[in-house]
Amino acid sequence: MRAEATDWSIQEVARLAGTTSRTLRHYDDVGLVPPSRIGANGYRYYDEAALLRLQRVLLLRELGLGIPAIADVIAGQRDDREALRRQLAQLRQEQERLARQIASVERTIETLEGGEQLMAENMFDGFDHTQYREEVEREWGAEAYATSDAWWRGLGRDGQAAFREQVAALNRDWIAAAASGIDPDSHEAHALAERHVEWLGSTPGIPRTGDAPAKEYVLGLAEMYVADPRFAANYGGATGAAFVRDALAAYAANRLS
Amino acid sequence: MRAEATDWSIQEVARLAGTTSRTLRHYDDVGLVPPSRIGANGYRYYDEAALLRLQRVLLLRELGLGIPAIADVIAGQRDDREALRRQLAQLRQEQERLARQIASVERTIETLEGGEQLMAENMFDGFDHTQYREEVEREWGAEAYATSDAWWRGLGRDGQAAFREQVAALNRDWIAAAASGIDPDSHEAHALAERHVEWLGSTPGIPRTGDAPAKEYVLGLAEMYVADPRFAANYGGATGAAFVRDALAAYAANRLS
DNA sequence: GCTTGACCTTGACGCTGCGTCAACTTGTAG
DNA sequence: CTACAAGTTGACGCAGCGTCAAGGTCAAGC
Repeated sequence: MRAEATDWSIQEVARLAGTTSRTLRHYDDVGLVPPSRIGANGYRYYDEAALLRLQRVLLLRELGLGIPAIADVIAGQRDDREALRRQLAQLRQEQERLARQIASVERTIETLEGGEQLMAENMFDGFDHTQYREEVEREWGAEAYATSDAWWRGLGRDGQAAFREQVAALNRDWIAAAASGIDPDSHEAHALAERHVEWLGSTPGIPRTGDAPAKEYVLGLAEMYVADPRFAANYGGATGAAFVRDALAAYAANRLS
Repeated sequence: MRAEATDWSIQEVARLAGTTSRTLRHYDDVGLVPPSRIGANGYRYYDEAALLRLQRVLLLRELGLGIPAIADVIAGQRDDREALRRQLAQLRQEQERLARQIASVERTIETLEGGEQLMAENMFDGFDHTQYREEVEREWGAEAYATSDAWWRGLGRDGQAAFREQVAALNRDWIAAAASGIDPDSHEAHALAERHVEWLGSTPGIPRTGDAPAKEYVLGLAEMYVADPRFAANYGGATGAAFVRDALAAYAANRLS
């Protein structure tokens, strides 16, 4: 462990954080926690900002969120302190859930010792730990939100099908535009980006500046499209995704704040 | 929800326990939580004893144990109350870990607000939640124990290779015996079962009666050999595993307590 | 300089515990 | 009978890494 370190090697971070270098490389590969620099030797080094981001990722991971959802959540949380305060609240809820679970086990023990009958209704209190994942996803992130919440159900079958078709059409148009060789700064690309941002803005729960999706949110999401092959697949692969990212970046620079 | 129910359908249990019928069917398939009865309609029904077992399984699952390890742990814990007390202790440790994690996040927030430098060494306190899995596995279960603990490391490379060869030879002999069509109650099967039980007894940490492995532990393990295809594969498949189970059961009936 | 062991990289296969889906049966109410 | 809810079995597929192979870098010791 280096005294006065301003950054840390992958193994140092893995040890500090109770995780593995494999996990960290994976998180880099998918763009979730990039190292702050790559040394001349090709090694990854992580600075404080990277550690802070990792802390937040590990917390959300522990809540059961998948990687795309975490990316979405983090893209939507612009202020570190505010984000951590929100996560603190969730940890406190988790603490309560655990306390309830402990109480359940205590009751089971007492019931067994008294030779009484178990009460099925309350022997699993505190056992459901998926609620926080769903809650976090619901609160942040257009894409997760669109598929998991009352708003989605409220669309009804026809509305859902229309939404899906809107997304599919947008994706097809992005793929075609990327294949046509136009510039990400062109008028056509601009129009597609506008459609994309409008689509994002049509779902509740995403960060906004005024009526429009927040610039940083859009930019962060665009980066994820490239870094995670699952997103990139929507746009025909890495090249297409890079085109979408560049077009969105150009659009955001001019039209979002 | 049926009043005065003495058993519950799969969906009722899934809802009570905050899990899914898929999970419950899976646990049945691998022999971890069998239903207490199958109705004339082919439906699974679970009584109190099954719910109690499920409670314990879900707790261990939440600690991060895999299914084979959980089976091993549960096979080794003969007294429900004692087992739950042990699990209560682990939940309390988890509670402490969570409190430490919360303190870490609080420190991070304070540090960011004070504009100070983050201390890498303690910003991840409480983040490592694998320790309980390893501890539980270490404490119970011959098979997990044999591969993950100081005892295993203490064998040295040669000792480990010999142990592995002993297991492989035993498995080969079981497969051959099953294929030869001998009776699980025969003298030959008896000798193999004796070798198997001696092998189990040669590893530390398994439940014992006197010097010998405890009967219930052996019987429980034998059932798992059949129920989980991963175990069964050691014995040439389901038929071979059933033979091993029957031979162990016959041996245990006569020679273990 | 060479050796050795720790640490790092990329690439890639594989695993576990279900999620999801299809096809079908059972139960119940209208 | 119909429709819907609840259940079955069978089977494919997935996410997030774990593991391994092959190779390079670093640093200490001889």
